[in-house]
Amino acid sequence: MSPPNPRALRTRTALLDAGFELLAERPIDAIAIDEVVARAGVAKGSFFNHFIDKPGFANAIAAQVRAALEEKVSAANAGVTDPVARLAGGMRVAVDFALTQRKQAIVMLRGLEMATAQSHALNQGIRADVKAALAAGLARPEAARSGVRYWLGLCQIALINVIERQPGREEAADRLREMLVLALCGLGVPVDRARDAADAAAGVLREGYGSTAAHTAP
Amino acid sequence: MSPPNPRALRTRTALLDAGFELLAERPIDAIAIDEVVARAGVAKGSFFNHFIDKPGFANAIAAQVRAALEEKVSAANAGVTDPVARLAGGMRVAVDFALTQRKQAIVMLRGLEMATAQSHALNQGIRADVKAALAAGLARPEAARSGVRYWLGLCQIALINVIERQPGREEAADRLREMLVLALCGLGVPVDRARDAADAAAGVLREGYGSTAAHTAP
DNA sequence: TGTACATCAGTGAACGCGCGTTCACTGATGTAC
DNA sequence: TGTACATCAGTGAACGCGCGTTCACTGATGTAC
Repeated sequence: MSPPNPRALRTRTALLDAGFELLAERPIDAIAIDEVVARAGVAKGSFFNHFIDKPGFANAIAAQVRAALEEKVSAANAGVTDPVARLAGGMRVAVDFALTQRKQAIVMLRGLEMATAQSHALNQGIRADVKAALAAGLARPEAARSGVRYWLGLCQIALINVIERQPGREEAADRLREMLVLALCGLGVPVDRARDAADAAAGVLREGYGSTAAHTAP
Repeated sequence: MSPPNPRALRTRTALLDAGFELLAERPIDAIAIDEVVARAGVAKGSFFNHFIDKPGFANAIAAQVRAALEEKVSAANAGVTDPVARLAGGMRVAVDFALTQRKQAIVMLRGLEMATAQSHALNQGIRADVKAALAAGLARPEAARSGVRYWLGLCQIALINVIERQPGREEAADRLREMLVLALCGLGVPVDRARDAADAAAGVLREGYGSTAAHTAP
């Protein structure tokens, strides 16, 4: 709201960080505000200086995490024009996110808003890429209406998979490669080209490019 | 536990039914036991005659719903041997479930245990079908390890999609057809055969075969 | 079939505590002159 | 730079109620003879 008074910003951040850590462990309803403020090292009353109520708090955290992922995806795809590479890159980023920012990925999935309406930005990107693939003759007609849903579902399952079993980078890269081959072939990408794109994405994931060693807080 | 005394069974059922209806509206933490017993027309104390605690109650409902879907799937696939038809049939049943037993589908998704570990029975079935498809040369090698995950993700998104937007039978059948074409082609089924199987499944869904007009309770 | 007794399920009032929210007060930060 | 005042954030005790769980009692069902 108001221009960020540094003291206020510190406690606000402390509260968000604490809430984030707790949300990575259990759903919001199982978290007491007492726990949040204790972890943040702040008085209970301060909580309501910064957030109208508990749901408001949860939303603020969710928004933060969503923004983090969106930024990663668009950064990774900046400058890439080939739609097949962009789609593969998006899924790779999702898997990398789950791998290196585990807690954020968990929190993101809690507000399962991801499902179909992966709130706008990411959804839009995928839509554009599918369209481009169609225009380039790299997708079958069925993808025109159902391609985005199809792709979102697969990104989601790839993400969940990394979170549940906790594979190392190697194994995660193998699985990503396979999933991408199936996923791209389903869209209508010729199998050779699908394998190339999958190999490339898996390779990047294996390297771990610039993935910072996951500071715990967002 | 004990052989089902008819009076006891009546109140137990009333409680489960009431809980089910409420769970279709909001998550378990947002439901008070007072609401459940009020809706069931039963004294609060009776609740604890039948269930150890609130989580126990939620589990009982979840188990009931899961069983309902499992039964539907295995009934639909009984006698079908072609793995492609079986896979398509499974997804069709899931969509039909969401269409005609909306509340049950919602409750099922709430306990998102579906995700990767679609608790056993269904998972097993898909695993066997993918294996059979591989053996018949109808799936690409990448499907050996990743095929089940791939298929589960797509079934899930198909289900969620029907729940969120609430399409009519016609539209749902169209979407199912498209999703199946993409999904089967991804697995490695030749495109013609995939289209045939998708058409067949969509046709069955369109007819609505024996889908009972959804009694609200499970 | 009828009576006596044991078991089992239903009842709702009472308990108590966890937890979200409020509020009066204190201390810090920022602004005016 | 220093002092006076206003605003803004932090504090933690207090409130109160919603809700899960318990319990002593009542009524129904089942069993023995």
